[in-house]
Amino acid sequence: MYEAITIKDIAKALGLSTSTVSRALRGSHEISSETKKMVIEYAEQFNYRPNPIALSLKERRSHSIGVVVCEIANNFFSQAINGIESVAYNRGYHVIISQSHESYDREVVNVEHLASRSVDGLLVSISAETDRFEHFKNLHDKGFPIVFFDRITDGIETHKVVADNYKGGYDATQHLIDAGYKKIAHLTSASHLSISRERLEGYKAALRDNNITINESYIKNCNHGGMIYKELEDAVKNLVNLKDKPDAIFSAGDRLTVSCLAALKAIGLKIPDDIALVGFSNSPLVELMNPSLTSVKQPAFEMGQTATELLIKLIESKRAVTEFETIVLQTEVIVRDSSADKITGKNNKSKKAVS
Amino acid sequence: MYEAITIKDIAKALGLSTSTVSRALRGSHEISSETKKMVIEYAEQFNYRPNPIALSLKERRSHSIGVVVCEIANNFFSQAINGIESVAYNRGYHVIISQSHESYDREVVNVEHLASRSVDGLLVSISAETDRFEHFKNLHDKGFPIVFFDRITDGIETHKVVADNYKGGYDATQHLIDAGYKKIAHLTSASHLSISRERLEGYKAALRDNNITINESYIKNCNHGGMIYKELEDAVKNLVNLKDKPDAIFSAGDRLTVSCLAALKAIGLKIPDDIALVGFSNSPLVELMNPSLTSVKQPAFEMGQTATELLIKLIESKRAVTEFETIVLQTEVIVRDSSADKITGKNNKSKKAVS
DNA sequence: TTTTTTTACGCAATCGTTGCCGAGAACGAT
DNA sequence: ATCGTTCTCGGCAACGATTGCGTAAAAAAA
Repeated sequence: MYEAITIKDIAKALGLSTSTVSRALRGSHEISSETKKMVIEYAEQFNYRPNPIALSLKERRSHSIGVVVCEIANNFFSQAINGIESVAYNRGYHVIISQSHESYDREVVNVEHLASRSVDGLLVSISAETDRFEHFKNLHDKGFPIVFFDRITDGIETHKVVADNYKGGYDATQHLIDAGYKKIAHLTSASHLSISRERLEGYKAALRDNNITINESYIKNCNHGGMIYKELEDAVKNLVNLKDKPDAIFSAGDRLTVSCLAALKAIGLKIPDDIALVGFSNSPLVELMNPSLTSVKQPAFEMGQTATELLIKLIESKRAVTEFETIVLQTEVIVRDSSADKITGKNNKSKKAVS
Repeated sequence: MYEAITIKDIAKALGLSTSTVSRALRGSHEISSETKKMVIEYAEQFNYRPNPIALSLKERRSHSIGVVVCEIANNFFSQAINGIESVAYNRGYHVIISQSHESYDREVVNVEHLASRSVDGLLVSISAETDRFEHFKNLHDKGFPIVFFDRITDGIETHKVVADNYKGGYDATQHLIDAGYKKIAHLTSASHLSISRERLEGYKAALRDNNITINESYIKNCNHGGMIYKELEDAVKNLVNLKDKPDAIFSAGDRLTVSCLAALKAIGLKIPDDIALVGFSNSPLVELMNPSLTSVKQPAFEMGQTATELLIKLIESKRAVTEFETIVLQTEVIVRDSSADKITGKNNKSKKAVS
């Protein structure tokens, strides 16, 4: 089938040894300029490309990095991947993407598959189901480069890149309070995820700072991050059936937010008249929704870029790295109609809260 | 840094030769059961994994397939990739994704990068800018396995998987006609793309079958497939500023449809009262839009699966394949509010047109 | 002319794995 | 006792590219 030209073919055709050809191609000074010219011209004519697999074997690195996210059909992650790709390609790395679909088992399999497949490093956002980290720890302890982004764990000491989830949660909640809402529920993902914890803390802090009592029955976890619609639907129904019904929901995730809107509409509630909604989302489509959704936007592209730069720094470092950093990027609340002022019914976009 | 255990390490530790270890691990009959047992136990204890790069070099294949699409932040493609992944994974192949961002140059670079990077085959949906195909032809002529999906070209004889774009275009247009619209405009991508051509033909056929004259000024091409908002905005403005303004738009692409909705809203038109809208889209979010969008949905996941199965068949075929097939999958029109009946103002979802 | 230096290239090992060939031992058949 | 067979296993080569080392021939220095 498909056969590429090798250094051997060139050597044979030109009556040289492979080492001479190799050195000529790399422009070594110990090859005469005539020979060099001859080799280079022949190589160009036959479109010679060094076999990257042979190089990988020799250099013990594959110039590729693995990405493990829950799903690419999520604007936050596809934007982050664009950031990853932009840096990786410029630095000569390939990107291999795999999806955990929020499943612990698939995450483990993917991580082991990628590592044994000799990627030089891993970029990971932990799945919603994952609450053990041996599969990362094993690799990390052996010196395998890993950088976590978005969803991280304290259990492993390495570079991390996150959004300021605390502030995002705080700002979103404060915005709802400013718009006149007091009974604010919080719909979030698995409680052990870093993003859930931090956004929840921001939410609670904003309530406290405004002397609003925290109502634990207003806080709902969806352990599958919205991958199972029924789980989310139950949580939403549970909220709107409470005796003391909330007048607003702050949801902490792209999929969660959109599904929540769908569930509220299915129930027949008017937004924001019956219940307001603010969510984390990176989809440009929330602008076009009915109503348009107030959302906390994360710098996904930058997060991907930063994480990739850190990973490549780890990979290319000569000695083992022991000093790790955690980079925090800022979020932005974009005010739209789903959280219009409870009294005036208007949203004040000029008051766009930038955190 | 990170060092994995090799067959040599096992051989040394056990006082055997590498070939014996290799055979023991593969369960060869010519190794005594005691030796086998010893080797296998040692390998398991130290978590031996064959080095896939060495295997690739030896077997002259990488067990990975390359995917070239315009962008993954598009539901059609992320769903297709899920389909690709599901099949590839089960068959022991890795998936390497790259994005052309609708640019011809980036597509060429990606294709060459992937091919030289020794992927065993390529799954391609052509970029909107691409109107030359040498970069595929060169590879294909050398026997390199390529399968096209969604956006294909007649220029290259290989397996292809597409949606029934003609029927999708026909059904969407017929649906608008049935709902009482007569002045139907068509917003589409670059005219040389197969999907544009086929959807346009379906559109024209439906008009003809209903004795509606085709108005060429109602047909607008966006050569960048909606990647450049200005281009699309100009096309929409041009349409609504026509003397004989259209009363409906049929748009032929995910990004085009959503941007069109945004543009119409920005202009201040009411949908469907001022102008109706039907588009191709695979986003579940169009259900939640204002208004909810009638859309033609493609079997993206199945398309990815089918294309991958065909590609793996090509890759694993012993002799050169000369018989190629083109598989056509069916589309589905999902009726929502953006194309509500012109007279009654209601959408008749029960009349859900299934093509 | 002889010695030293420089130039220009080849040999062989290496990365991890497997295929092929052959060696040595044990065993039964003649 | 001799031969052929079977069972186990080791050695070598190869996949494609790079690289340290060695060396022949040419050039320069003595």
